[in-house]
Amino acid sequence: MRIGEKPEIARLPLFREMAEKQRDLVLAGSYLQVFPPQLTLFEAGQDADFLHVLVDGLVELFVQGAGRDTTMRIVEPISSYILAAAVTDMPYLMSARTLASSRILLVPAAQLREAIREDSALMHAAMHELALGYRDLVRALADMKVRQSAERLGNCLLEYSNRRGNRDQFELIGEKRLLASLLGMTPENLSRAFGTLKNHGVALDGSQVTIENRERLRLFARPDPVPGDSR
Amino acid sequence: MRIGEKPEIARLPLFREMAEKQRDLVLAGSYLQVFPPQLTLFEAGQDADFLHVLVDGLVELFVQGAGRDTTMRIVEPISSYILAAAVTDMPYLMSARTLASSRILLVPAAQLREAIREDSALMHAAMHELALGYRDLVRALADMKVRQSAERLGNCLLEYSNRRGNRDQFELIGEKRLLASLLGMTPENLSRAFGTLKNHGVALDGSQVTIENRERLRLFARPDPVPGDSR
DNA sequence: GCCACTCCTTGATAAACATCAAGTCGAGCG
DNA sequence: CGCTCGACTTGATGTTTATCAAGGAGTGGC
Repeated sequence: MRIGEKPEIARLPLFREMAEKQRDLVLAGSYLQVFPPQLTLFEAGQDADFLHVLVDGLVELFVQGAGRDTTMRIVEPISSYILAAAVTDMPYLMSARTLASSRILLVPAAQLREAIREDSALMHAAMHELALGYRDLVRALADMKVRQSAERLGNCLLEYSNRRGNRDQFELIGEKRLLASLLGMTPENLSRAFGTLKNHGVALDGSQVTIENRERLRLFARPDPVPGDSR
Repeated sequence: MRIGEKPEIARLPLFREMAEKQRDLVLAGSYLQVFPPQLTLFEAGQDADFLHVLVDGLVELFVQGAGRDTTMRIVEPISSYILAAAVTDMPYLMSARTLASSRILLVPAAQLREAIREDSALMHAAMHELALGYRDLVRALADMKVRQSAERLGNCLLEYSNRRGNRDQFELIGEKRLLASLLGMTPENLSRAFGTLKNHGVALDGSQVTIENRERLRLFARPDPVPGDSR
């Protein structure tokens, strides 16, 4: 891999605390590759040969079940994904595809597992990352079970805003149908959900979202009382 | 804690591989307590002071969001729960209540975290446990998003059967409304879902489920192609 | 044995959501 | 500039699910 990428990758929560020697060893065995948009990186059921680190671009994790696809996560740089499959040496549960031209670091899973055994700080970071991911999923599943679509969208927008320092205006990432799939609804219903949120303090112009009245939105969306991890 | 419990607890995946001395230390600092049925053990938002290990009885993990409750997991003995909150030192995301009179081992979370730092095998086990839990949740979330209620029930029954050595007949644990909440539907719709499954190889008598035609059920429920972890 | 209670089931109705079918808008291209 | 194309929106309709209401079946208490 190019030396220029190393500082950013070394700063990732997953790799930050580990011994530098171990990190260099792991990264030396990894490949930094560029993939075109709309390329399937791997499919559910395949052996998890690599941990992925998205350095640049955009990646979608999805599962194809019961006829249709549903997106499970939108990965933005810089972050790793499919850690759970990599550390357990089990097949991928999700498939992945690039949404934009992407630079991805491929860390051989076997080598990662060995480094985890050797380096206690790395193992601790992996454990922590998995625990945070677990909590995200608990939240997402509960959301899916108890809230209806417009509420889910409202919470999602509040969370997006939160991630960007509570800005009141921001751009949606990717196409709207992607967001619809992430939220477990059809693109048609996403449109309608934005329609209902108009009456609750949210304005939409293209992919530009403006939270005009945060209190009103919170009242409608009833966000989780336990705050998120906001990584 | 009573010495009689130790062998079973020591055999748990989470504690199995760690150094015996460390394990004794951790267990010595833990409390084994008996709780009556229908008692709230903790609520979402509280600090995660303890890792719980259900030794005997039945526990429900649930979240109360947007007016109604939804059960996230039914814990059967012997297994630990809320590991993610305990290792990250973050507030509980879920609440817990006993469904039956239960014996529960309360492991102080601070002590657990210290043991994890000291004992690499324990840390590895915790990481593994979290990764498996993560994968379970990925599956559950995808299930919730792409399948409709009768299909979800079908898959759930196939999984229950799977956990009991692919027996064709088994008892449902707990009340049906609990299962309904776990599957994200109302008790009324669970009844109707069992009704539809009658035409797809499933018979129900009280809480006794019989899979009369597994192939037919699989055809209807379209189970996940990637098999579960079947712990 | 009878009553009260809870759980479960069944049916009728309403709400939420998906699907189908146009139609609008804007980007890219000849 | 006009064309095509795809993404998005909007409306009409159908399916799925929740809600409301009532009735049955089993259990425990008296």
